[in-house]
Amino acid sequence: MQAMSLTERARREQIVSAAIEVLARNGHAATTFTRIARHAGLSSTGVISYHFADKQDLLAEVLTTTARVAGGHMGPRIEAASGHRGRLRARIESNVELLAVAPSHVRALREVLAASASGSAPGVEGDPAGLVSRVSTLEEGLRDGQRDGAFGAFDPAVMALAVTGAVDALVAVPLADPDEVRHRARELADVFDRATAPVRDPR
Amino acid sequence: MQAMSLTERARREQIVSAAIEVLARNGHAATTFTRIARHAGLSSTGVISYHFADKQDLLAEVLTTTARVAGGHMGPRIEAASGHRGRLRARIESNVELLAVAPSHVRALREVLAASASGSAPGVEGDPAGLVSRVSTLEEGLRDGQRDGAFGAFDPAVMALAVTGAVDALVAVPLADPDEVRHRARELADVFDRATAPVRDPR
Amino acid sequence: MQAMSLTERARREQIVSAAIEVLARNGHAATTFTRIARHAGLSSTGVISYHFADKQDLLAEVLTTTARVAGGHMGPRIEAASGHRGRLRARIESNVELLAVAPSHVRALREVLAASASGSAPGVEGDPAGLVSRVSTLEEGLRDGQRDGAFGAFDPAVMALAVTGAVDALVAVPLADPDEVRHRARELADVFDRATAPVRDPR
Amino acid sequence: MQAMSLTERARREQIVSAAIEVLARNGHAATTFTRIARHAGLSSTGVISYHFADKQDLLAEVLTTTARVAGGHMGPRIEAASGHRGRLRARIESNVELLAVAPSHVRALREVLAASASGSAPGVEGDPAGLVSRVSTLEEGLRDGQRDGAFGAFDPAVMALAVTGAVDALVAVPLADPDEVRHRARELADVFDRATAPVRDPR
DNA sequence: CATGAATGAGAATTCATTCAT
DNA sequence: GATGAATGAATTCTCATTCAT
Repeated sequence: MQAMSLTERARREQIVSAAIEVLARNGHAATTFTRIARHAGLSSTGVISYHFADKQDLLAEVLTTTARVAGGHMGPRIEAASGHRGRLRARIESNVELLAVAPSHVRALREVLAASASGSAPGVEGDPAGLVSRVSTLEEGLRDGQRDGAFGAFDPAVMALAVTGAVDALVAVPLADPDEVRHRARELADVFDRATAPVRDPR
Repeated sequence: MQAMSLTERARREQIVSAAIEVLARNGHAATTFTRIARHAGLSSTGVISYHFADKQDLLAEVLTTTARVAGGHMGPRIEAASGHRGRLRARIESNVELLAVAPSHVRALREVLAASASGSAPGVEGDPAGLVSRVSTLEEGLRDGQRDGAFGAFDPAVMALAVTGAVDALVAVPLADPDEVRHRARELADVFDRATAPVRDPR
Repeated sequence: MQAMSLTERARREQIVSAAIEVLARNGHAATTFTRIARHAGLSSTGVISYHFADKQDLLAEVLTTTARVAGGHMGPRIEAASGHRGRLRARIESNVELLAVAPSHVRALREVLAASASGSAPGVEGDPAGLVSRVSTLEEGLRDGQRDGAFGAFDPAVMALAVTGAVDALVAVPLADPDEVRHRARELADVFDRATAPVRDPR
Repeated sequence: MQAMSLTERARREQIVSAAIEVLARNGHAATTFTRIARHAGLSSTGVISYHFADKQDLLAEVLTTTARVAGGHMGPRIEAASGHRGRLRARIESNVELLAVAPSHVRALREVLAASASGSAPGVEGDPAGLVSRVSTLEEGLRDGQRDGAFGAFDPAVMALAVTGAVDALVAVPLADPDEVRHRARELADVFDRATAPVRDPR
């Protein structure tokens, strides 16, 4: 594999950045090369095609980038948490709070994944950022917690989907006020804290 | 206003039916008149334009139809349930179980609403089926339940979004086995039953 | 040739009437069967096609009708006038005044003739109403007047075109006030009265 | 705003040129992208859409171009003339003579303006070439001339419409022979010279 | 006689992609 | 390396006309 030149890398980042912006504002279906180029201040769509093999290729990099940003925020928060319950709470809270930190990234990510799932976009092959599989990662974590007695009895597959879906739903609503975002993050974490609690009546 | 002839109504239903099928299989962005016509066994897209003023018009009828089907399944189930908790459970279970009863309708509905929300598709004006507002309906129900002491303390707006998002996430995964669908429906209802439970009586 | 039934004739008139209205309001290019049908309160365009062989056929009848109306107004006025100059004045004045009497007919006529001349509409074959030839009729009248010494020296072909064009230009401007219409009619007649006057300095 | 490249400008001119040709020959309603492309020797209508935002955009440039050509011919002629009467004559003659100089431009201009006026075509917004307003310009000139005693008494609004309409009518008739065109130009100027003459001195 | 339903050609426009320079 | 110019397939929609009933 050939290393990428500096200018090459800069251009790609510029384009990816514009694509994220457009995805967040206009949605996947309205994210065209023309609009991305205009947003990036480029004069033609040819530039994009020159730097990316495909639209799919561009979207894949959008996915990688947004995932990296998300990971940079969520990862440390999760690792700093202690215990299975703490980690679940940290995951949910930090995910929702992303909406205040990097709203465009969150919405762009949502758009790409949603389109990819719907099949309308050929989507992104091979789950390049490991993000499509965030459900299964979560599921595994829940299963581990159950084994250790930190969680009660429930179907981890269902719970993982529920958590993911609930986060996505909250994140889909644009919110300006960071305080409100933090409040919702905590609330949602509470919801699943109760839902995953071990049996409460040990009598 | 003129009543609709029998053949007219039949053709419209045939087209809406095909549109639902295509939406479910290929997603909103890939749902073109050409594909719908081919699926319905029509020779040209002109037939569709003859019966529907607009693509939006067609999608609106898709929404009405899928909403009617969903309502026909969920409505009686919810009404038959007793108590706030029972009704919440009934709503969640019957919604998820729709996946076994009318999978295409559920996915088509999801696609249209998602596209409409993303703003990419002008979608459907005015929430014709009252479905876009299912979140607020749910929120109201939760608030009522809290007032009556059936539910614990939580932000009803957040909970409504969580429930809706979780259901959508489960429904997005295609499932063949009806037993598995029923299992998941019950599981998800359990999740939110625990999450909304009134404060545990520490007796 | 087969005589036309009463209802047949009534239907045709109804359709022609609607066509005139639409032509006057929306212009030739926007005059479609659909719009005509809607305006006439008909449920389908098929009715129009049933009664008229062609769009051309319909427009030809529009031409005949509007020409009949115009003739009914202008004919008597011209015949009542005396002398070549009087007849020219009567022709111009009565033509412009039509705008106050039957504005839709005048504008419809203009639209059809303009489109027909432009070649965009296959137009009307054979000058069915003798109206396309109004220029040559006028030209002949001018030539006669010159022979009798009523008019001065000018190229009658040019003058005929000038009169026709000038009238059309005045008639193209919608005017509500009948007094203003009458004023303009007289003014325009004056214009061509002076322009066609015999040499004025007989010294 | 970005300057236009050489090839860009050339292509646009080629397309505008073809559009003018088609407008002149087939009229506004029959002026489609397909026909223009075929006439310009282009393989697809996409080229046109690439260079012009809109059909309206293309027609606006047609207007600008034809207006420039017309202005280039008429402007110097009018400025070179002396006195109000001289200028009116120069305006009429040079306008009619355009038919010999640039027949396609004249007819194309007529078509676009006619369609725009009829309202059928959205036509061109804002009178970009100042041409729609040629009537009011003329009217003003006439009014000035009356004030200076160069013209007799008449309604300048009516006269301006008459002149414009008469010129248009002459110009609508295709004429091959340049001598005949010149003759008609002079004749029409004579017509309005007499029509606008100050009251005859009855000495 | 009449009509509602269909047809199919053709319209403008958009889009991702390619390619000569 | 990079870009502006083109391409051509695809999309929604409109229209005059036809035809079975």
